[in-house]
Amino acid sequence: MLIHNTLTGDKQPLRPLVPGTVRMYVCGATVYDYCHVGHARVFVVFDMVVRYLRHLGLDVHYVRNITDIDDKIIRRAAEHGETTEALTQRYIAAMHEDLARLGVQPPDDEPRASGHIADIIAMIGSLIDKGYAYRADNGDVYYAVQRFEQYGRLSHRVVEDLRAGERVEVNEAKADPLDFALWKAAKPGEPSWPSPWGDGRPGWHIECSAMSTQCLGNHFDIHGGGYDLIFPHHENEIAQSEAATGEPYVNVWMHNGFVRIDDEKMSKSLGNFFTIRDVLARYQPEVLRFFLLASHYRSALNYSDAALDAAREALARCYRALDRAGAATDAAPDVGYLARFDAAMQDDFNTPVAIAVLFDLVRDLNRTEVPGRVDELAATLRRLGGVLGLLQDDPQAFLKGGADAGGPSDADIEALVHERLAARKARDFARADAIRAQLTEAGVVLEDGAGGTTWRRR
RNA sequence: GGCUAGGUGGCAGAGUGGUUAUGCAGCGGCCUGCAAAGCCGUGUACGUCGGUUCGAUUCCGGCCCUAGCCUCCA
Repeated sequence: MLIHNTLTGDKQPLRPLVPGTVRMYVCGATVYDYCHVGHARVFVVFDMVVRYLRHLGLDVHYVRNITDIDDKIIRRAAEHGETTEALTQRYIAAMHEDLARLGVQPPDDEPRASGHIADIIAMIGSLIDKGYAYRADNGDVYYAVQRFEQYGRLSHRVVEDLRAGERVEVNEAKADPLDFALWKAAKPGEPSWPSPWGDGRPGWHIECSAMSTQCLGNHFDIHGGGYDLIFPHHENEIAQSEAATGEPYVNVWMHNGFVRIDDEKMSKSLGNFFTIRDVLARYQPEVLRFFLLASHYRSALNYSDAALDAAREALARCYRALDRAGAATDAAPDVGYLARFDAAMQDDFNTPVAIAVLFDLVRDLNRTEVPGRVDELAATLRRLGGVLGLLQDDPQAFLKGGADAGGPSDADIEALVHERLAARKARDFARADAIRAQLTEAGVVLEDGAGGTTWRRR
């Protein structure tokens, strides 16, 4: 199993610290709004990673945190005139709902920053004791970046270059502009916790160091997140954790590429985002999941209706093949396809190639007439799709499940199909074609097969 | 300006030093009352200029272009 490691810039074999076990931490969302498609990519990508590692027989301990203390949360709660708890509760529930629909399995642990204040305070205390952090005049506690020699290693940055950058904020309290806050002194009306340095709240970076260490230990196997977290978030996590524990922090850093719209990063600040809910109002959840896995996790991905439409068509092709094959059986899978699928996945989770294998399988299945072989290929398709969290739906349910809610009901469609059937029997093709045209107009496709007429939504 | 990715056929998206990616769309054929689906067939694709090589889309160098990070961000 080869994985691309951001730290080294190349693919390397996965060598778990404890053989047979993989400990993995992924930065989840800051919950002050609904999740957008960019968040969906992180969740789906690492869900795929966990599923595949488990498919390999590894025992995965997967931790994905929730950031529920943050400037934006505080500001948003104030705007809404509600407590930060009420706000975060609501968006956490919404996130769980969205992720369940996308087939994202829950992590083994889902720690929240607010539940780990004691761990955070302990880690900050340890950093101060070891001379890596200091309390400033304004009551904040900062990390002294120049004390950590390896700083910049993950993001390929040189401290001097960073310091020369014009965009580093000027903050009188900091000894060095690059220093970052571990603990922020309480401001009136904001949530705060007592600490040896006075009432306050944790900075964002220390939350992840404390939670990951608490859940997985000082040194673990994989840490993931979006590309934009490499600097400063993950760089800071390394500085904090390695300074505090004196041990290496993470072996493999994995970062997924962005979702873009019109070649621009999708983000809250640019305002060019679609929430998961926006998309699921128009497309089936599996279509979004397929779209996200149809390109490699590290590459950029352009979001568009055309791309989602293509994803739906591609998925429909798979389901049609399964539908034709009939009820699922527990036939033994084809070892040739399993091997090709594994070869793709073991090369840094190459899902586009793995999916291409699935399509070769689909063609093979469509061509095959020997019943035993049909069962075998259909079982293989189900099984491999399942590893990616795809193709587990009932084929008819997927094919009849349409994008638009406003179209004719199933009963209306059935009635028209029956009427057309009668017209065809009477060889009144003009009438039959008129009904078909009407349904086509409404987004319903008819297929006259040997076993009768079936329909699906497009 | 510094750093990091990347530029592949109509679109999406893999990959490779010489031989079919795959999907969607298109075209021709089989099938069909006609369609749809399926199957079969079908595309002088690899930003640009040089270099290495018997041979480069694939390796090396220059250039052009795009995106991201350098500030909160998945």
